[in-house]
Amino acid sequence: MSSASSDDDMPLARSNGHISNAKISAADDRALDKSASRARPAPPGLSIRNGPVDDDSMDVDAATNGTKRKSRSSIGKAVNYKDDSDDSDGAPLAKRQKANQKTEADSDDEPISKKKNGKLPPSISRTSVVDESDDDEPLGTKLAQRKASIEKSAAKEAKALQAKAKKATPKKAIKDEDESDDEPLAKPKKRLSNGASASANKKANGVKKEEPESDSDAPIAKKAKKAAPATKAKAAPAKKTPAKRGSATPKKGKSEEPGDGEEEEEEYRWWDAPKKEDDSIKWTTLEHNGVIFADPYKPLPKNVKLYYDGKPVELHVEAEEVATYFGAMLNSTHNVENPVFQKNFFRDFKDVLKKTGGAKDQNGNKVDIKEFSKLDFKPIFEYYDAERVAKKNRPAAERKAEKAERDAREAPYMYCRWDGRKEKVGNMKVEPPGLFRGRGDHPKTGTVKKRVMPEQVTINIGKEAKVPDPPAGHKWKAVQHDNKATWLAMWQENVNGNYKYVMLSANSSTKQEADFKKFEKARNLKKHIDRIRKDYQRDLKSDVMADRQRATAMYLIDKFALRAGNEKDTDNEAETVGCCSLKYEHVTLKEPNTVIFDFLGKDSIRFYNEFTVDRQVFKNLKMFKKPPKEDGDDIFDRLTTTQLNKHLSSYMEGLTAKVFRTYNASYTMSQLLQKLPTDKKMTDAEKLKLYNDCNREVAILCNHKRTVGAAHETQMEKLNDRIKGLKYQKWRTKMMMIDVDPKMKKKKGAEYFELDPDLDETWIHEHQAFLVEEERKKITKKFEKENEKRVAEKERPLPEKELKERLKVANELEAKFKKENKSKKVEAEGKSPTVEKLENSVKKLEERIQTLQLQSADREGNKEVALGTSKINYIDPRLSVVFCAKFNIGIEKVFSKTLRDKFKWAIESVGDDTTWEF
DNA sequence: AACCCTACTTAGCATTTACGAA
DNA sequence: TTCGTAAATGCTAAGTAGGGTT
Repeated sequence: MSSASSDDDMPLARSNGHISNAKISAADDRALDKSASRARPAPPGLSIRNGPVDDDSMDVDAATNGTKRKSRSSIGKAVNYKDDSDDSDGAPLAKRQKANQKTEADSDDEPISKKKNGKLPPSISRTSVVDESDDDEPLGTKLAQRKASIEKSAAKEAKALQAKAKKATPKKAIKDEDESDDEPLAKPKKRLSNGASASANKKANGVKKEEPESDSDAPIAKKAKKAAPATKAKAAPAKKTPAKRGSATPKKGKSEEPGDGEEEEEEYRWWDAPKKEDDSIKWTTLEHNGVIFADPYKPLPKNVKLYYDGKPVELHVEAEEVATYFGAMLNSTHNVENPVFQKNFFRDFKDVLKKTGGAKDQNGNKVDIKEFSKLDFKPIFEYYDAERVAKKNRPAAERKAEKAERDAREAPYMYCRWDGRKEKVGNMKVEPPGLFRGRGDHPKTGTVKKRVMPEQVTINIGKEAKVPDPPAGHKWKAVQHDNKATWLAMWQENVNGNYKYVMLSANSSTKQEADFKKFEKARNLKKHIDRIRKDYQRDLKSDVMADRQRATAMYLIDKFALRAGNEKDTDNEAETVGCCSLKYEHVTLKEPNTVIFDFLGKDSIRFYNEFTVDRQVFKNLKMFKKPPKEDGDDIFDRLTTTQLNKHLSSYMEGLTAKVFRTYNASYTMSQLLQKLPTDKKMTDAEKLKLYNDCNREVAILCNHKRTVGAAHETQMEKLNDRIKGLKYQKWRTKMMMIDVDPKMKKKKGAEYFELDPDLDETWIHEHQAFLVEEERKKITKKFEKENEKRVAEKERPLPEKELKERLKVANELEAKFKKENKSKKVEAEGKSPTVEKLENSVKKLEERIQTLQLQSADREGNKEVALGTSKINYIDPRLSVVFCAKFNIGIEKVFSKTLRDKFKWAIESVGDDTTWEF
């Protein structure tokens, strides 16, 4: 082994600290084995738990890496300005970080660390995670267990697919035939296996489109055809409900377009259209009206001022505007109390001040603003806040009128004409100026995001189209006619120099089509996955370090759905990582084969997981961490995402790391859905729960989190109290039966009348008091309201006596409860109560209880898992359509309006066909 | 290979709207 | 009907990924 030092190596992947040897000798491998002979490895793939972390690993580095430009400074420093006091006291903050923060970030809309959720400084996370881990464990473990079986089926399936492919080579015919019937010009270019044709149309825009070649199921319209067979298939275009589906071709003139009549638009069903010759060309004609700019700044009224050192100051309007950016967001303590945010803001604020002649006091004397802490934005905040409240409380009619006016103003920008079709624009508004809110500990958070001027905006539009007029007195930066691009307008933002694009919305044909292709590509991976897996298993032992690293990375991406992990500019962005950019301190190894990942991923969301892995993977990671590597060094020092993706694309055209996430998410979902009990007779709520459970597993796989709101705990309690209340009511109702017919006790058995174990006497007393109180409140409120009305109508208000009289009802209720408690009997309520009626109410109550309990469980499970992201981006929507068909539940229960639009292609192409498979 | 440029998807939180219980 | 909450939508930041250039 010997030559362990790095200098004798070949060119480095990244020159950042320590590098591993290019080659691995057999002795190197053996050495790793020896050191870890004890203990039998657990079977791979089991997630052990989602547990705590201790600080150690994370803040060490500091000293070590001055090496390159990778200032890792922030790692040790952490964001928690607000919390650093606790840091030192080490007090048992114990228990839920969320809660803590809540209290700490007092009243603010979002706790500081929330967002950093994972990202908390280690000192806090240690305490905080403790109890969470318990929660998460079962889910994680379950998921991991299923994973093994899921993978097995994947391999089986892949083999089957390949076998099938061998037998029947030309497969995609179905569609082509069908289509050329319908569509004279359909001349779909056939293409052979991978790669071959790629280069041809590739260069165009660098967009190299993958073109899913899912043979057997390429034509999305296939099923539809089947349903409405042969001939012309001009059946009614499917209406909103997925129930009936049929036509493959849209009916002329019969527009789905609701409303404004003026223009009947025919829906474009791209999935029925012939395949494009060259899909790097996105359009041939494109018309639009440009973008909407932010409203100009409206100066504050004279009496609202920024204060400095206790005194109001005069500002140039430009400086005032910047001050309002800060003032308006005072409620977001999370930002406003962040020292980096303050620092960046203050720097920029001082710049405008300097540029605009500084601040003056009431007498026109210069005020030198040099300390942030002396600035007081409260008056500004209060002004905006009041305005906001006022706006909300305006009469409905007024609000409506305003909305109508706004809509009318925006209407021209809402849609564009894309190849002659009307398509919705996604974000036609240029982002307004403000303060940049970077996530995690972004070094530039708080920086002023400047107003975008037309001079910065480039317009992309068809050659023949009329170029939209820029606002009066302004010009566009440029106008171009690039039909390989899908954007209508673009500008560069000043904070990070990022490009911002105006594009079509998710329900437009281009986006839908792109979405479809994404999922087809992922489905296509099914055919290659077993070979890929076999190969990387083999390469885990390669003696070429680069290959071994690549294989290991592939393993992680495949099994744990890690993101690719492109390199980032560490000086100017928050420090987050993905697979290829994992660092020494993000991976902790526990013999014999447990790996603990702890790092901040996209959006600074924490990824914390303990996994058991193949022994070889464990050994490799150990090797990649071998001294002299230390904190701050890359684990995969001979691997970049580019290399990885290049390798992947050798298996399948267009295959990249991110496809694995789509594939694994959709595949997992499909497996889970298939396992669902088919037993019918479920209520919609129960079906939905099943669906959401599957969805949740996928979300967990993808580590999609959300912050549990300050309110969660309270809401949960409330909900549970409501459930208990209903249970109590149920019990009372049952007792009434005995009152009506004493024989019931015998008939139903004593058990029937037992009190739910959830309820105890103390609680009941409390609850009764609560009910009485509620009743009082209700009565009082009603009384007051009536009086108000009388006053308004110039009548004499009702006397207090009347209120007292009315409150007697509540008193009676109280007395009744007392009596019940004493006698252990409940008098039947209502007029002419019968056992039957009572039984009915019991049934009703039981139903309500069940619904609420489901809801409660669902919500608790979802507490910090965000289902939406995977539903929107990762789970093939056709799976959901099939689920709904199979379980006979409306698609609208699962997809919101926007999602139904976005996934229109899926809904219409699958219809009620339950045989579609991912 | 490293860098920059470009363009597109994915992501969580904020704000608005819809909806269900009272 | 009204109110308060949950769901839907809006917003924009933060990723991935590919190409070109040096």
